[in-house]
Amino acid sequence: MNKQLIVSIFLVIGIHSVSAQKLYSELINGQDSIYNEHVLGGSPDSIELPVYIRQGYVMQYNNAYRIPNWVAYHVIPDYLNTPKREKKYKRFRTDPDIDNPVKKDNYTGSGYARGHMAPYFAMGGDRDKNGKYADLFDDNSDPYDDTIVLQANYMSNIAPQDQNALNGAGGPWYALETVIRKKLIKKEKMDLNIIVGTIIDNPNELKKLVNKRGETDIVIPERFYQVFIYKDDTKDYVTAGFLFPHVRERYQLPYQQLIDYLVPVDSIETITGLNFFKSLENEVKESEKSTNKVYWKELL
DNA sequence: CGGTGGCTGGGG
DNA sequence: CCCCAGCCACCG
Repeated sequence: MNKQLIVSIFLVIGIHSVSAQKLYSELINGQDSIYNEHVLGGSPDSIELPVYIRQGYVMQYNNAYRIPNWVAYHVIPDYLNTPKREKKYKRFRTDPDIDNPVKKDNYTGSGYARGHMAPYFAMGGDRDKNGKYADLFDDNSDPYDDTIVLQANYMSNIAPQDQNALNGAGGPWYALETVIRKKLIKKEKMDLNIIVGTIIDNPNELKKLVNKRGETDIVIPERFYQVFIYKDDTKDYVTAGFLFPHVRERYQLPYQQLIDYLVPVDSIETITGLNFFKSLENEVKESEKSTNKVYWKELL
């Protein structure tokens, strides 16, 4: 028996027989506090579905579509202290916790970009509060914080996105992430909880990624969304939602301004069947999960 | 893993 | 005005 075979058997028995997905009721040893940090107000799913718990984000993954359904993450100014996206921090990685995991080269030549759901820029910080950070060039670098950054680049945290008309420079997804990073977090020093997700409008007519070897079973979302919740200066919760069509050319975009993609969280709940921040409903400003357009116009 | 290149809004 | 940052792609 060669070494590789032995390793393979070990992987099958040792890892893949135990799912890394967990129900909330199964969480132990501080995993529940990580969960509650990211999934503020409780799971948006109406029934308890298994999720992947990562220090930097919590993900509900769709094994059939091979993309996340939703990814929740909490972000504060310190979390923007992410290493530059170069060398080992640049590489997309196969998620070791997922059966039949998506690999980096599944996307190669498809015409679609590997789009982060939980963004790379929000996966930094001194999470274990030991004074050290993830840093390739620092001998004092922290393995715990390092792992969080590397998990941002797991291919499970990725969905096909058009670079020109969505997540690249000039696209509305990129524009929103830039506002989050530069304005909301860095300048306004907000404490934000965000849930991003994929929308499949026609399950009977799935659009699948085609790479140079042919069609894959990775589903291309027809729309994407992001919903936000944070406390304003009167300590009321404020929410907002953004809904993006997944078009291939910039001229196909319905709006030019980011503010025009702003929608009430309720409308995204209707589309997705999810219920965001449900235990905080009574504390949300104006006692409804409705976007305050005036408020957000000043922020964007 | 290193290197190159495209894109574009914002900043010096 | 150019250059850079932060999204990425692709190649050897």
